[in-house]
Amino acid sequence: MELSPREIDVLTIIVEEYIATAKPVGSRIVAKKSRSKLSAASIRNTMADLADKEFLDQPHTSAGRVPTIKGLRYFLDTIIQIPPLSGHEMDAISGHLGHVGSDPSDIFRNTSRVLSSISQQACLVLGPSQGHVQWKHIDFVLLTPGKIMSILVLQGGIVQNKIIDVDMEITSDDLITYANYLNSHFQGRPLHTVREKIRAEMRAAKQVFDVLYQRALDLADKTCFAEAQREIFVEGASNLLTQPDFTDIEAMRDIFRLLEERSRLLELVDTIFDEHDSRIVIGQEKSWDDLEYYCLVSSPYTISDQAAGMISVIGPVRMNYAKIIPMVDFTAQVLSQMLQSRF
Amino acid sequence: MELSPREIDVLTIIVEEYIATAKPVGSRIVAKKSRSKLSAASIRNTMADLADKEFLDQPHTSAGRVPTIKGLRYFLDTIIQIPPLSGHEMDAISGHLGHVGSDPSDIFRNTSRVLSSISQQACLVLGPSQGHVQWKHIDFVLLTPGKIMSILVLQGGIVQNKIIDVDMEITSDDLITYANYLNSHFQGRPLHTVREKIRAEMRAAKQVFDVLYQRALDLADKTCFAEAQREIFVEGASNLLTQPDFTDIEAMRDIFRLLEERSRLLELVDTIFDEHDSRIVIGQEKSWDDLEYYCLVSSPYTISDQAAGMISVIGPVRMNYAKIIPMVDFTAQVLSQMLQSRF
DNA sequence: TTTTGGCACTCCGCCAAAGAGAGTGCCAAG
DNA sequence: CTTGGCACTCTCTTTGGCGGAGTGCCAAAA
Repeated sequence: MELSPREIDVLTIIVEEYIATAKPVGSRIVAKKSRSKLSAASIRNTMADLADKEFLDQPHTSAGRVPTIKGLRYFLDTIIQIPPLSGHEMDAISGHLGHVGSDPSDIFRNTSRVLSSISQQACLVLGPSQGHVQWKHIDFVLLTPGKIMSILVLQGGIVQNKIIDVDMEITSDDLITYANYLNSHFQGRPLHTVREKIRAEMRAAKQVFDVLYQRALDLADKTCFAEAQREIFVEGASNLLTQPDFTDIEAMRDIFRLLEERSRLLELVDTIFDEHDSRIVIGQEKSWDDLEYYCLVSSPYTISDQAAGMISVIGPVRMNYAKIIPMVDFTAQVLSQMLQSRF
Repeated sequence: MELSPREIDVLTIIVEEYIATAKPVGSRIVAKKSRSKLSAASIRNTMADLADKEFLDQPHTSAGRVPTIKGLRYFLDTIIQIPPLSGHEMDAISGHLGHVGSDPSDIFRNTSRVLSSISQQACLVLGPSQGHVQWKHIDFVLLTPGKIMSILVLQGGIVQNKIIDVDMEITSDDLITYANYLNSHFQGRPLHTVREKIRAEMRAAKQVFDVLYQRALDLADKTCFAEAQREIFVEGASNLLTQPDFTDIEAMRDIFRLLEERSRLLELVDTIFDEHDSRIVIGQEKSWDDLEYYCLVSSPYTISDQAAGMISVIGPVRMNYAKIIPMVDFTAQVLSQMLQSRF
């Protein structure tokens, strides 16, 4: 739908004012803020038009106007202008991101923490999908008879471990043989090709009745396909309690519950990650009841130029997009650079 | 300080009533609940006495009485009677604790989740101190030249990994040699004796100028003493938002911030863990400002009959102790049993 | 000496009424 | 098309009044 320049002007002011104050915006204020020297009465006409088109809403007769989700969406999609971050802000982000040990989990957790603190919202970081990261080393440890711990180290120091129950007798020496075999075959290959290869070789191994290979492949298979527990780092949830407009305790509780429930969170974030151009998602649009009045601003980060994961800021729909969007983007950028040097 | 039987009776009723309703308790109600057939007027006298002794407080003239921290403490220390859990409740706990994979982190996280959900409060579980757990296996992986990942597997499947920077050239084969040496020496020994031995041998190795051993020991040392990041699992924070008496948003924010700040949390929990008989700690008593109106109910769990870690319920001072205390105790007990079979 | 009923007093919470303030919609004049 | 004016609506805050809950104290009863 097309809007006239004047309508755009009015909508912009209302959105910005609403974001700043959380209160309905009246025609007087718009008239004052606008550089077009129109009177409040004229503005009222335009506002009425916008209300007809469902870009604005009125909490009640004789209150000011509030942008609807539709209005907000239009603002975000076609009128918002995102100013660059100040050098100071950029320094703050890259400075804090740098000072951290080299354990991958620490890096992601720290990123989440920094972004949440600088945006004053909650932040969540989706750990890297491991498909295209190189296999470095696998190792098996016999914990007790029948219980094996597998440890898979990927490039950059990502570690995955899993406890596997087996019903046959396997000795420590067997395990070393298996590990050697697997490492010599798979070292340096991206994990997704390793997966394919494992499946292919398992079929082949069945035919040649080679027990050793079969078992080794079986263990590797169980280890490699355990990606289900892809990590997700949530930080800064307490910032949400700072919002002045949290009148609705129910909504608040819903969102805290959501942030605790990793599995559902993963599901949501995955949805967003797959749809490439949905950088900003409003709860209502997706009919996610538990974050009806909340919004996610996301940006993917890369490992070796491939989108590997995502960082998101989560906060009330009424958030300062002009600040937050570039913050998220820049943080993703810095993170990608940091990861570049490690993978 | 000694209280007369009547005072104890009155205090008990006021505490229980206050816990149940969160409202100041008046003399009429106490008179009605008490089985001693005293009139409200007599109760008032006793209440005035208790107020003089600072066991009770009055929000304002002509309101009922509310127990002070001192009163609550007296109640908890000397008059509370803890009923056993019902079989139903016990089944609920042990049932949910059982259904979980065998990864140690999963077990602790799940424990935290179950207890938080059943107590309807936040719960935190301090991971096991690893000193007396057996060394199973160490392994080193060369990530990039100069960057080594060490992986230490302890009994029961506890894994610790750490990235170590070294400034000399080390090959993969060297690392295997180191690992073999270390494993043959330390396998099966409790970690704290390993630590002592490492330090002792490092001194010895210096004297004999044995470079291989020195390096191996150095790596082992860096790995073993990285216990700083002892884990802590927080779950169910959102339950705190359910409390009817959360009027003070500031306090709420404080506590959520605390729950996010692992390092400070660890510090607190450690303090409690060390003082053995402080099962119930009230924020105010320790002058922990950020949980002034909150309370921790804790119980240690054991691995091989040694106190290894602790589980705590955290909630408002006004919590149902008669239910929560046995829940925490029982959960700790079940957890200890579960761990017994794995260590 | 302890217990009790009675009574005056205090303070809170709730409700209704009143008034101020903000903002709209519409109309007629510019 | 724009503007000032005006009546109207709705919310929010203040105010005063009133009932209820509870206390503290006292004098009489046990």
